[in-house]
Amino acid sequence: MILSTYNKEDKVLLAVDCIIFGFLKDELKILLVQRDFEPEKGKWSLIGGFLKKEENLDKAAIRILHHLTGLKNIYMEQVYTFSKVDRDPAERTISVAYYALIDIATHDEKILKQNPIQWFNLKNAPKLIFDHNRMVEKAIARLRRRALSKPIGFELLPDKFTMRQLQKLYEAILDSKLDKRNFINKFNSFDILIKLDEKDMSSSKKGAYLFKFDQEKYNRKVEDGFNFKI
Amino acid sequence: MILSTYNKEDKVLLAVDCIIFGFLKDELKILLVQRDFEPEKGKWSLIGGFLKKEENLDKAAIRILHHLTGLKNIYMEQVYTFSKVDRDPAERTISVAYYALIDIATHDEKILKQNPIQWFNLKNAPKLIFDHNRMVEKAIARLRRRALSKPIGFELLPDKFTMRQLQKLYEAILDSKLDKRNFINKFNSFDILIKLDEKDMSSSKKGAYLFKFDQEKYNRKVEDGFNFKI
DNA sequence: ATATATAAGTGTTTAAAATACACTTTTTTT
DNA sequence: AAAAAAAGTGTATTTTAAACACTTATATAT
Repeated sequence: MILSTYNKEDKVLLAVDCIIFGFLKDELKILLVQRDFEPEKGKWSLIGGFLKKEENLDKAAIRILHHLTGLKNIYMEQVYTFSKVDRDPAERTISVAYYALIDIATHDEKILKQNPIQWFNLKNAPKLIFDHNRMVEKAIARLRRRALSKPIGFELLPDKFTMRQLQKLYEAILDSKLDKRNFINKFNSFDILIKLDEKDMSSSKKGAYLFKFDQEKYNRKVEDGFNFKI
Repeated sequence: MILSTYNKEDKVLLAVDCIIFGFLKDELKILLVQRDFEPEKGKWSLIGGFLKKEENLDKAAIRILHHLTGLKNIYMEQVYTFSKVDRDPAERTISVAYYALIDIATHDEKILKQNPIQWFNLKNAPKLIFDHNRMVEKAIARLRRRALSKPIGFELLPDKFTMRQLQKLYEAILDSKLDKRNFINKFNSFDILIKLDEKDMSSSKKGAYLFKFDQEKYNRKVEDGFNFKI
């Protein structure tokens, strides 16, 4: 903001691309769309759209996610703005990447009605158009950091979950094995989970107790200076 | 990128605003400019400019910083993109914030010839225009996190510095007192500093040994898996 | 020349946190 | 009744972080 008028400045297209993470059967997943227009028609792409004059970027990200998946009230966070001059061969476009966290188990039907979008395991997702693979890498790095210092993992899990599911989620996010006893001990020391009487019987004969995240207790603890740190 | 043509999409002005940090006399400082055009003429502002069609954002940030300070080869990092609809009352403008780290002691003369820019102590900087204060907050948070995991602090110090200066820098960035012995012990355990025979006599009768950051050694150690962690 | 003032420099002890590690319980299936 | 499969549970060890106080060097004042 140096010039005395903005009139002669270049204007650009501003896109929002969403890296949508999900978690199912011990695997981190990503939601992709098959592009149905040129350039790069038919290739796999992040879900994206353009910022409109009357909305801010957060709103645009929410709108774009909702438009393609039907989902609302989804955790999203801005990651980075990508601006290589020729990143989109059709026209100069700057793109702001947002990541979103979705509990697939709860929302899957809704999503899969929509086409042509599809979940891929993060580890064997296809090559994406433009710089979208770089966007995904940045988003993973951000998700990883965030998961260590905020309880955002719960956004990826159903309301009720077993300790083993929670552990597998963190293993998937951090891409490393964790010790069962140490993990449970640490999480219990936070004292932000509610143990239910209910058991999940789907993964063993014995059954595993279900837990809920106690959002209010967490909020109170944070106010009192509690610092979530895996 | 959902529509079959980009033609009807809104275009916007894309600004870059720079949060320029410096360090002098045990204090973190920020470089501000007095705005010489409307709106908000005469108020203090971050140094900024608009993205041009033929450059990416990193290049724009470098150009804008260089234009107002004459400095090149400065450490910069993108922080966040601000997009509130009415953030600039003159016209819809989205702004990408970058922070920069400057060694004031070495570059000060060059900078201060330029006008009307001025260093302020971070702690008593004036109120800024638009959402620039929020930008500064975000940049400080980022600088703090970064300084804990990367040796970027050296960007703010002269080539040669004393251990006390280094400690005071970290105290300023983290906004907390550190124990002299623990700090030195930890830093020495990293083994990335070169102790010179030279002493700085400006702050005591005894004099304090000067050190240099060993960039090559640091790079080698990082390749071998070393992880800088304050 | 002696005393004083000022910052530099230096290790050890204690506390806290992270890590490593293995057996028992429950229940279904054979 | 035995086998199989996942759930559940506690302690000892190692590593890291934190707390802590005196000696050294030298310029300046007396």
